[in-house]
Amino acid sequence: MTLWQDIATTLREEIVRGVYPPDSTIPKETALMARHRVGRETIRRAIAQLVAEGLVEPVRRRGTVVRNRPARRRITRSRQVYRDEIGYFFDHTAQGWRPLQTPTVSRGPVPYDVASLLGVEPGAEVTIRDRVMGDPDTRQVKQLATSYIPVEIVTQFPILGQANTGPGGIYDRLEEGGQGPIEWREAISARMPTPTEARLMRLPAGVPVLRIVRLATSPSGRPLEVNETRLNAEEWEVGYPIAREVSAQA
Amino acid sequence: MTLWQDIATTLREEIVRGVYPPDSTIPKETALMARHRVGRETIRRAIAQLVAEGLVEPVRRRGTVVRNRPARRRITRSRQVYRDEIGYFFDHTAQGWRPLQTPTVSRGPVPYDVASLLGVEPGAEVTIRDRVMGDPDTRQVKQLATSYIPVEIVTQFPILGQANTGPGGIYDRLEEGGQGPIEWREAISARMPTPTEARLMRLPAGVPVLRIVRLATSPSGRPLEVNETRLNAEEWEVGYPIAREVSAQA
DNA sequence: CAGTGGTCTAGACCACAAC
DNA sequence: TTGTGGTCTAGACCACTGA
Repeated sequence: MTLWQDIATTLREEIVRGVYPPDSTIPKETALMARHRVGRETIRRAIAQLVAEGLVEPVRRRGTVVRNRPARRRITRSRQVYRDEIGYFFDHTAQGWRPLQTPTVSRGPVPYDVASLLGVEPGAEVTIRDRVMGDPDTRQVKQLATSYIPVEIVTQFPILGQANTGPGGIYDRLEEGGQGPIEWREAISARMPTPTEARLMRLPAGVPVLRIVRLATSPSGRPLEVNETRLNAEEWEVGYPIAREVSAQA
Repeated sequence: MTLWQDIATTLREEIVRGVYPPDSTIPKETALMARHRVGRETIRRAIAQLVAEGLVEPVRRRGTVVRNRPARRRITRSRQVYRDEIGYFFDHTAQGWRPLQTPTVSRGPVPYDVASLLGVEPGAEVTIRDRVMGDPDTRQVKQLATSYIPVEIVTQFPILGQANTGPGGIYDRLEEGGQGPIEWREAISARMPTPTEARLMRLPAGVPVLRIVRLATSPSGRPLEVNETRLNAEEWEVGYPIAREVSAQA
């Protein structure tokens, strides 16, 4: 263990023991330098570790504050798709959210792990639709949603390349064009945010994003779109019920 | 933007553009110092940022390597509970995993966000059961599972405080004791790992853990146990099907 | 065993926000 | 106004590991 790791461990234990409760500050850098008899950068490296863990947050002029993690709110993926006058919603909570900006449409390389879902080569050009969703009153950003659509699909349905795809969005356009009824599959994972995501969603350091990846296919299995939705992982959780149905062997 | 942020942005763009492909190295520190005409610590801070994002990984004697993110493997929470001779399993994949160590049982304060699920005061003493699950052949750790059980439950069912709870585990003991049929509710979120979790699961820096929190209740709604399972979020995703059932209004 | 990244120091100046 | 954390430098030595 190096010096800064020892100091980080000491501070971490004191935080979880409640020596420094949430919303209080840990000792300031000069005090920690004196206590541990080390240079300033050593202290700063220890604190940087705690910041990366999401435990503390430096606030200028106040000190390094112990973060108060709020209880998560639940998003229930109900395995039921809702459609209202705006479009499709995959859970109730998000139904209150609206685009805070006009969706941007661009072309670019498909991310590595989306390529296999879409059935295209890694790095291939696809159409990328970016949406910023949030509370229409407070204008607080709640989730970022990005759609990746193969070029052949956009060639066949040019409106998918437009910012405004009309009522019901791309899914209604695809179904009107004979690709319905669309089937969806979702998976949840997580990763660290890009700096852009962190800025838009006001994510503190050390907070990952929950990542809901949804593949839309035609009944014949043709991949139509991959949607990647990102949420503040400290603020949200995705819930679902478990049916009791014990079997003797899987 | 500060110097180190500019440098981090430049390097990040070069990485995603493919200038430095996965498994290759970015220029070494001395080269970056010369290129950007800054001191070494400035370069190191920029690289530390990319490490925290999970983009690169420093390897001594070789350089700073661009990480190759493997495709995630899917865990399907099938909404169906399986029980075999070992115990209960909530998905197929985990059914092949076994405890790599004897479970440890201790007493300690309940974590903040488990307290409300368990219906106890934040910081109250609970029984904590820790399990390390993994591949029995390679002995690679795949998931960590921690159970939190209120003291009254353990007083009523003392075997829940033992390391070995017998075939079927705590759920069978609770059901034998008249608390069944047990009902479960799950939710998925994510957070940064603790250093202990990172060490056990060999998590590189900048990789969060997927967190599956499961509440077990008796039919009367009495909270019996909260289980927190952690998985490498870069390696795993949790999947489920979506039933097509469009309703006019939610 | 040489070269890479890792740790640590002392010192300087900056920038922000609470008072 | 001022004290806090933020940035940056120059320099020294260490430790691991792959060529």
